[in-house]
Amino acid sequence: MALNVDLARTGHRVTRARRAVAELIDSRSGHFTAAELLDQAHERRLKVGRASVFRALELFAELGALERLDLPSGEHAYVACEPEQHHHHVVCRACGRSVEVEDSGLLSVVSDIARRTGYQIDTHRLELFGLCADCGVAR
Amino acid sequence: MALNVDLARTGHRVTRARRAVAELIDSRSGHFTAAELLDQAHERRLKVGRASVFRALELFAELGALERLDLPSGEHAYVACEPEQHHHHVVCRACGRSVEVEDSGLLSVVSDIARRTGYQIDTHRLELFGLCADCGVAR
DNA sequence: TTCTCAGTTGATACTGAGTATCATTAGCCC
DNA sequence: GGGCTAATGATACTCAGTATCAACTGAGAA
Repeated sequence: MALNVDLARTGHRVTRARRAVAELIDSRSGHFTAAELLDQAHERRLKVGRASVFRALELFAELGALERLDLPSGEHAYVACEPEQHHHHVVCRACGRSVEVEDSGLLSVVSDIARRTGYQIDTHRLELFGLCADCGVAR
Repeated sequence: MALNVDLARTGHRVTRARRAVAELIDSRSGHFTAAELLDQAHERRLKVGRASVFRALELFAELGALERLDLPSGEHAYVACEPEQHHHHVVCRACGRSVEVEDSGLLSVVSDIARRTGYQIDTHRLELFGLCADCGVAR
């Protein structure tokens, strides 16, 4: 599977269900919801139980190969990503494609906020939505 | 109602249900979920229908007096806030209290990301989680 | 004050996401 | 191949949020 996840190394079994979910994810370019994945699995007549799809998504997210997004609509979605470092996603609201960006100047913004508010900040989440270069031109 | 929302001015009726929801929100200091509000309404024996609570939350969010948060757990929550300007929330994961922060250096980070990725970014959401000064000390 | 009517309510039923259960299956290591 | 145990998947369930719609009520007009 191209999805960047090494199950064996992390002590998880490589099963049919997990392989199927990873393949479905690989075949997509943008973000996707669990429902979309389930539909797609059904179309392709893959034998994967509903619960197993949710379990695989949860596992992949835990291993950092997938990140969970909250779309502005309130829906939960996922994007495949590199597990190594902390980063954020820029999501195209037209085609759904997303790009990873590293933290760039954000860390100093966060520590500035920590200093000003007295909070000890341990998690942050930045999500950016807009139009990618292609969709922006096409309008 | 102390909640910063002027229904009359925006052409909405001031109804019993909306007043009740606003009062429930005023009585809380931190963020809250719709479910918590519903429970609280029930405890206080307020006559507010389930649907009306959701509708009031939606309306207040639309008017900017409330902001919707996505907690790291995946739950949807709300915080009361000042409707005037764009801002972000720093949420304490122990007591739930939240503080608003203005955009500070974030705008330049966002435009930097836009330049580097070629995306035309029109929405962003920054959520910060950690421990507030009190809860940080108490540990 | 009363009238009027559109905006709003709330009871109910529904949808759809995600989870718990548990007997069965199948990876993985020996 | 055998055995242990993680994982599966069918099913049923919970719970958030929404659609429906008859009944109600807030607010301006008379």
